[in-house]
Amino acid sequence: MALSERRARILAFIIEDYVESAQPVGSAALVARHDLDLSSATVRSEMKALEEEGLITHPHTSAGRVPSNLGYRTYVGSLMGDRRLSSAEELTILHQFHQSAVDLQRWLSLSASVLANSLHTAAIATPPHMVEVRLKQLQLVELTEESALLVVVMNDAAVLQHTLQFAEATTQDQLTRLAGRLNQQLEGKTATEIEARVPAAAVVERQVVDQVVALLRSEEDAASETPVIEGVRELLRQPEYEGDSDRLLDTLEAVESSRLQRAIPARLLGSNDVAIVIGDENPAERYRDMSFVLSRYGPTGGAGGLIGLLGPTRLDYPDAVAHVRYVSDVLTELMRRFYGDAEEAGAPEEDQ
Amino acid sequence: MALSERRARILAFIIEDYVESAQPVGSAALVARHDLDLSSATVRSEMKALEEEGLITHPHTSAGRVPSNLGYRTYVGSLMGDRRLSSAEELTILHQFHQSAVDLQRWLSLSASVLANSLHTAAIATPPHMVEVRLKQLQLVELTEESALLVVVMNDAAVLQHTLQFAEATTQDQLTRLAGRLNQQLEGKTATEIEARVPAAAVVERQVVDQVVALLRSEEDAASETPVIEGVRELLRQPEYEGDSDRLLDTLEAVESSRLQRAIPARLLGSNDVAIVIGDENPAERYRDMSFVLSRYGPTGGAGGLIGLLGPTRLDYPDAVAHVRYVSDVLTELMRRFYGDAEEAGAPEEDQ
DNA sequence: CATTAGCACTCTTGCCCCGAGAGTGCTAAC
DNA sequence: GTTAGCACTCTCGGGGCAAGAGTGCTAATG
Repeated sequence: MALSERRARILAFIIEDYVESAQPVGSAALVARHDLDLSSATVRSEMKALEEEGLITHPHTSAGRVPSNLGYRTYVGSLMGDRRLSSAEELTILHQFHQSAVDLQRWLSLSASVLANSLHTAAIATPPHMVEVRLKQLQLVELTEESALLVVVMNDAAVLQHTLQFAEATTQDQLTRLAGRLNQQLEGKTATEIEARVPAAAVVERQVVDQVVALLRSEEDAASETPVIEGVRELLRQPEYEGDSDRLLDTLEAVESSRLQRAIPARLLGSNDVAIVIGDENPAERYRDMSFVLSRYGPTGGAGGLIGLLGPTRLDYPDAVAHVRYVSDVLTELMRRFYGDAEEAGAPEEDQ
Repeated sequence: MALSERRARILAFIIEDYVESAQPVGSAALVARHDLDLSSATVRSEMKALEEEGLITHPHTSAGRVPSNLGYRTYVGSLMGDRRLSSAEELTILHQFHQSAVDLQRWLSLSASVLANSLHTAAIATPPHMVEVRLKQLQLVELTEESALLVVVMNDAAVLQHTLQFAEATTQDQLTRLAGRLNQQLEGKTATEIEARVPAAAVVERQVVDQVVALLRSEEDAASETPVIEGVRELLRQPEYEGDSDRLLDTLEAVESSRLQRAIPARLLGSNDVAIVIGDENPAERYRDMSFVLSRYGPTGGAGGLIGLLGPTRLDYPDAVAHVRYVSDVLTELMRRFYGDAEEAGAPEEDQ
């Protein structure tokens, strides 16, 4: 199974050429492009061997070779070099972050944009997420006599809001006092802890508390977070979708639906390493011909989320990995700097 | 210019058939489908006349007829019947609203979804917007020793947030007192009124006030509001985009970019009537082959936004108008009911 | 005189066919 | 083991062709 030095080199060349051109690569073209000291015939026999090992395939008899998923996997696992961003590239990226406002939501979009534009494919960023969400502060603002806006700030700095309807008329004054009392009683508590409390007698109070619990729960539920997705158009411009509007729409649907998150392997949630999921390694059928290059971001132990690329399997993996790693590091550093480290809360602003 | 009864009927038939089939309609097919007491030859001569008036065209010599923009305009202006939703249709829609939470943002997505799914095209909804935005309440929550989250509630019930960095360490206690003092001084004021105040001596206070002003201004600026867009996939599935991935991507880009709003005629902002913009009636070149069916929603004089459909010019206009009108009415009614009438604030929750 | 049947004409569409080109796989020679 | 040579296969694009759809004109009709 271990590939000979030469065979491995040829596999790498095939993948790199194919990634660049999106065209099946033939033996003669390969020799010419890389000034190999081999004849095309030799390369052909090596290709045949590679094909027997399942690393590349043939679209049809007289076409060049195309990497298989296994081929990409081998390349990613041991063949590809460790591309690092040049300091110029790093600076260009960093510069954009420094120009942006101190706002995590903005950073997430920016991260996704940077990745999408660099790799010409789609990028995703999920908002940071804590395992244990606690109430930090709540606020009640009168809207009409019988309705009020409940604003809840959580310890991951998310701000959620909800409109409440009351059966009886209430004043801002009453609301302010109620909010003050509840803040004292509930601050720092989780949804479960709040629920364990003796239920309040007053109807209005119970309504508010129930809603606070519901909001905390929805924040705990990672699936409820809508990820930022950028570069869908870049993705669809890739030649794999040329003229095939069905596949295109399917992909679009997959990307639009947040079910996408479920396709992301759970093991990722631990470390900040870059993970690569190629084609059918993904459990979901829908993503059979797509690849993910993902990394967790956020201080270890603190609030964190996922960021990364999604594209056709024909991806420039070294470049993708380098970019995802760098952006993830930048994001982690920014969070640490501006929102405190693991112990002291974790993650900030978030919509919805 | 006034069309004869018969000629008008033929135009309407052509449009209706074309809307349904997306295929140029020929004279024989028209006669057959509508059991006309005319021969195809007669219809042909009528078609010729319609073509001379610029109401329909020919893709090529031996193809059927296709409505021109002018044709659609005439149809919409005087030919099409006044379709009303059946009570069953109304109930189906209403039901969905009643099942949703009392949350305007949710209502907007729901409205757009309902429209998109009913008409099989994309739908847009912009958040409600007041001309004069006033501060209702602000809140400061400590994040780290030197940063805090500013949460601002406005009189249109929008909640905006921003992270602040302080040069010196501050405690939650200090922040709470500052928030209390500022609430007293600034409540009910507009950005301009707040700016007219003597600037505060304390650095932290000035930072907070400046940010409050910035947030009020951004809320006043209608262009900054990101609209909800649903059904892009429905739109792209329309036969006009079949195989033409360039046009598809262009349209997608147009829809994605919020510049779309600028293409919406300003005259709409006054009344709650349904407006129809067909193809090149739209100033922006980009939308030359798209139509908009839009309506303002929200209590007259109060906060309001736009809701409606965007699709190919080949739209079922009667159906579109009926749906947009109904959904807009429902939305207006809900806002009136749950967020008070014009005098008493207007519009609620909003992200970002 | 509006309507209609009939017919020639036009243009698209799908299909087949063919030749060029690219690439393989085998074999025999080095 | 490597390579040159060559036959073979398959795709791709263009030309040609027949079918089909639809028009536009003309002449006949009530």
